[in-house]
Amino acid sequence: MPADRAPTRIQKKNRAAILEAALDVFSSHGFRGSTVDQIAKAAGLSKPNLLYYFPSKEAIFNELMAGLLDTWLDPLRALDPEGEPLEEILAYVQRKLQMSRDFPRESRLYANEIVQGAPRLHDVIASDLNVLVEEKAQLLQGWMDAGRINRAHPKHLLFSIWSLTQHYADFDAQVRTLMRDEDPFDAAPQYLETLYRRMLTPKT
Amino acid sequence: MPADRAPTRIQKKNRAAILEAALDVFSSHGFRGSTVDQIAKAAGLSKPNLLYYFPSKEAIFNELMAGLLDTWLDPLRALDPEGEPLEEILAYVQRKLQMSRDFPRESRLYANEIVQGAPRLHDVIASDLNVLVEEKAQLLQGWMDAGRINRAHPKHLLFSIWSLTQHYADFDAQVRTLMRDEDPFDAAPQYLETLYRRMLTPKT
DNA sequence: CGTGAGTTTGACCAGTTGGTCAAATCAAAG
DNA sequence: CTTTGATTTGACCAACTGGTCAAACTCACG
Repeated sequence: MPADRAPTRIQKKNRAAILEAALDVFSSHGFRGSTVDQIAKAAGLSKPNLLYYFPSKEAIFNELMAGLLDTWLDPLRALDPEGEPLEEILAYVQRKLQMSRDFPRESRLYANEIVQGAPRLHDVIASDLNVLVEEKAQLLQGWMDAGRINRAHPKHLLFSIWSLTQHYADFDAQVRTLMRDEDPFDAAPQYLETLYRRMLTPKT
Repeated sequence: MPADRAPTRIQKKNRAAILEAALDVFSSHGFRGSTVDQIAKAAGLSKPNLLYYFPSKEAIFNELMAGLLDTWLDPLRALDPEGEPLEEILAYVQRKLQMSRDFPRESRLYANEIVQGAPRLHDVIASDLNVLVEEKAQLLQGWMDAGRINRAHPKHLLFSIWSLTQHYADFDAQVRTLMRDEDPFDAAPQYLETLYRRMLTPKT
């Protein structure tokens, strides 16, 4: 295993290649469905060589997940209490949709985990994510109380945003099959903007 | 394997137990992540005994899927061209939400498959589901053209209904963790009704 | 009871998988 | 060029997995 020093050029390159390959493999077969050999081959390494950089399959997975979660929550963190409520929410929806378009593998990796009961993620969800959600739910509730957006259960509102946006990444196979030639991401931004605008624009 | 006659009492009982157990195991670990032994144990049988009733792990999975798909599409089939548009859609949403509450394992089994690229489902989606979706999208479009509901991309409208309702089953682990003691299904029906009512009620 | 079909199981097998290890190869600093 | 640590690999292992099979057991029915 690499010593406890500054990573060499080769270490950097190979660890990055492994994580990239692992994202590909894990996101399309799940943890249990993926083999170390698959990942190694996808990274252009032999299996023992891969295990020279990571102590185990699970270690690769964990590092991938840790890196993912931060990026994943950023759009929600960016929801600005000082902004115009409706525009903030619409912008959040679009950021999230953009992530589904640009990082579908990350979305599916996450989905895979949650669908299977989030065995490896329960702690992070119960702590970090929970704090963030409570905070932002408060913010939304405040906006509603002030009459700046229509009333709706704030947590369910957040769930619906996650659900609607990630659907395009997680159920990509289904969505694309049913849309034939049309690219789902052509009409999705417009559709979601309309949906949330109609739902949340306060009745004058 | 059982002869090609009417199933005996024991055959009925054991095949049912196996399918029930398989639903449990497959839906929480995916196909690849599940072992025949797990299913057998959950069904109260030995592995060879289980394989006396089904020729292979894949056969169990396929029978499960075949049975599932019909039930799964029923709510959409029930969307009635003769009904009042908005009420029809809202009823569909509630039926779908009810299914997420009553059959979360079925939903997760389906989700597991789609997230991983729908390798075993692509054909059904491209044929049966596609036909149904085209038909119902037409219906929705007709309602919009007649001004009976607001305009929105009909396919994206369907996707959003699936996404929002199934989310409560598929992401159950996350939703429940973030809702603490409150049952998500308490507020969900109201939330979704409000959402689609505000979105689709035609501007007078 | 006896008998034949239906049911169950322990033992087994071959292929796969995560992971190890010693030996070989490579890279770079002196 | 040499040396030393970093990198790579072929061979290997033990555990697991899907599936087989012959032998044993159970059950319904005459």
